[in-house]
Amino acid sequence: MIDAARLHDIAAWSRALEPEALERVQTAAVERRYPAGALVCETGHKFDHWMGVADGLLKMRAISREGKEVTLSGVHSGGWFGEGTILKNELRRYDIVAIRPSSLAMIDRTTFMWLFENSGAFARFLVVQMNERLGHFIGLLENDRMLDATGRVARAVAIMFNPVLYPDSGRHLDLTQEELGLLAGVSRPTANQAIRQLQAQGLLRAEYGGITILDLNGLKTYGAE
DNA sequence: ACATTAAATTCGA
DNA sequence: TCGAATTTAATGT
Repeated sequence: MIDAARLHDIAAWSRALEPEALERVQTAAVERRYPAGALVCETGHKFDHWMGVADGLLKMRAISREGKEVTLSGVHSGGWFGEGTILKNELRRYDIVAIRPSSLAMIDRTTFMWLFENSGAFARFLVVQMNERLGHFIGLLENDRMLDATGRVARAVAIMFNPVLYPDSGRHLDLTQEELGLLAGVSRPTANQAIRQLQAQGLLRAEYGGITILDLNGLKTYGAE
């Protein structure tokens, strides 16, 4: 159970819900903390919850057969994920790992499905979110082919501040250059150079253990045209 | 890969 | 409980 005020803070989508739907969400939702490095859910396991990051930062990662680790995507405060797995009722395809101490809200599958089928507001939210993700994945393909390392880092940062996927996120992100490199698919030194270059162009500010976004649109369109 | 710097932790008062 | 010393983590080249 999560009270109304808390839910309002951590789940922007809940603000549009009908009263009955909102009440179900409040009753069903639970919040849990994870320490840095914790494995929130593991590939191949069944984990029947839709999850939102109340606070902190997670990453999705896959591990190849040879044991090589690939970071696929980062999720930070305000982001909700896992709907794909729930809708298809399948096993998790990726690990979810806490990059730093995080607090997660969870909604069980039954409640999720009820919302999907009975709340117009919720269904609309899902369509918008999934469409946003689709655009983001298409952008990633473009990324690999057309952007240099700096462009990839810029894109990785911009994705983390997508206002649809991460509403109410501030301008600041606690993320080391090493993690950013993993996220962007470049080495740590390359990420470092990219960050300095982006900083020199006034798009963001580098800090110890984090970055602050100064020009989101500039990051999003970096390297385009 | 190495040097530098920031932060976190330990330890002694 | 404070601050200096040490260790660890992140950054810069």
